[in-house]
Amino acid sequence: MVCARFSVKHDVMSAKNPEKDWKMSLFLSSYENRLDTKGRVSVPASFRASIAMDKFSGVVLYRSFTNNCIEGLSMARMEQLAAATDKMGVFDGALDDLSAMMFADARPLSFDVTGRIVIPADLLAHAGIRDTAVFVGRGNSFQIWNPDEFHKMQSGALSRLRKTRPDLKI
Amino acid sequence: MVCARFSVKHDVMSAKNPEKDWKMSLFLSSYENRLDTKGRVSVPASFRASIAMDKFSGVVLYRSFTNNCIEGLSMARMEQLAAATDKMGVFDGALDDLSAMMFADARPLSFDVTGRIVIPADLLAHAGIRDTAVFVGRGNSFQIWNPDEFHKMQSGALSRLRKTRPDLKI
DNA sequence: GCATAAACCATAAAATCCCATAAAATAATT
DNA sequence: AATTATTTTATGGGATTTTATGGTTTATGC
Repeated sequence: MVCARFSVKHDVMSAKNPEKDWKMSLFLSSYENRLDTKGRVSVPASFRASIAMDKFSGVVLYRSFTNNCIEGLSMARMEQLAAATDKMGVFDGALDDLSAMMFADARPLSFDVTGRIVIPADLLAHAGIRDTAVFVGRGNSFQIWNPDEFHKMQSGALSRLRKTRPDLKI
Repeated sequence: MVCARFSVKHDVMSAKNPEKDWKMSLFLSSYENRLDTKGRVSVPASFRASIAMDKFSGVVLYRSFTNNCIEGLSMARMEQLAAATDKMGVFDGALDDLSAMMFADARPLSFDVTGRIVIPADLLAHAGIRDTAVFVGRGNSFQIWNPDEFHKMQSGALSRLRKTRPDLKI
């Protein structure tokens, strides 16, 4: 009874920690965690919480197309993207290429008991990660960076923001 | 500077549970509160009341792009932002800088039982806050300042107003 | 059998909860 | 209007839990 097991798990968690149900939607903030000798690294607890109700207890990672970092999603979000690209139709060539690459490259990684994953070597290489990784919240998704690269990127973004002062219409 | 509470409170119907009888959706006034040895600081009660109906009992803080202070939002507003960036499309890079900063820098901080939060050290450093913080209402959002910096900024803003709007001179 | 990966335990640091108390604000009373 | 009582709010310290991280053992595949 696989389904029953999952729903029970969720119910227990909600009953015990009802206030944390909000986190299910957004990945926020950034966390710097260490990889151990086996390559294990803890996914930040608040990120795990945002995936807690998902039937797949883990994340989906793939190489970023735009940056030297790793992109991360929940499985639910991945399915949502698949549905979205379906709707656009296979006639949008650019989108088709992107999603094709993304799905081909995607790696589902499940958490161990303490919430750790092992990031495949080629992904680590792509992001230049050796012994420390930064998990960066991006709202509906997240990224994993080499610490130095991340700080460089962030300060660049900040100085650009200070100049242009863009405003989001909400 | 501690201001009086809202006059609407005298409403007869509101006598029992005043905060919930009308929409206190705005952050108003300023409050100076102390940080204890653990870094805990009380979020002003009237600020808490304005997000009381929110499902997430807490606030979201991030470093201001423009000032040496901390910006504060409700989680509801943060989710609105996520929805706005979502509309731009998953592969659209136009809002990259903004969302990168906002989501990566955003700290969701939940209230403890008495309405306190612990502001992360790097945010405190950015605002130059040591043992006292000023919570400044800004309508839909708020800011947290070092007391001295805040008073300097405020008098600067006042003198600028006097120049541009001479008819407002006392 | 050997290498690899998964499950299992252990622990220090950090975050959170719980209780208590002082100060302030509001309501009630004279 | 002044005084007193009651509630709300701000602050403090200790106990408890969560989390990140490391090591050890057991299962698994080739």
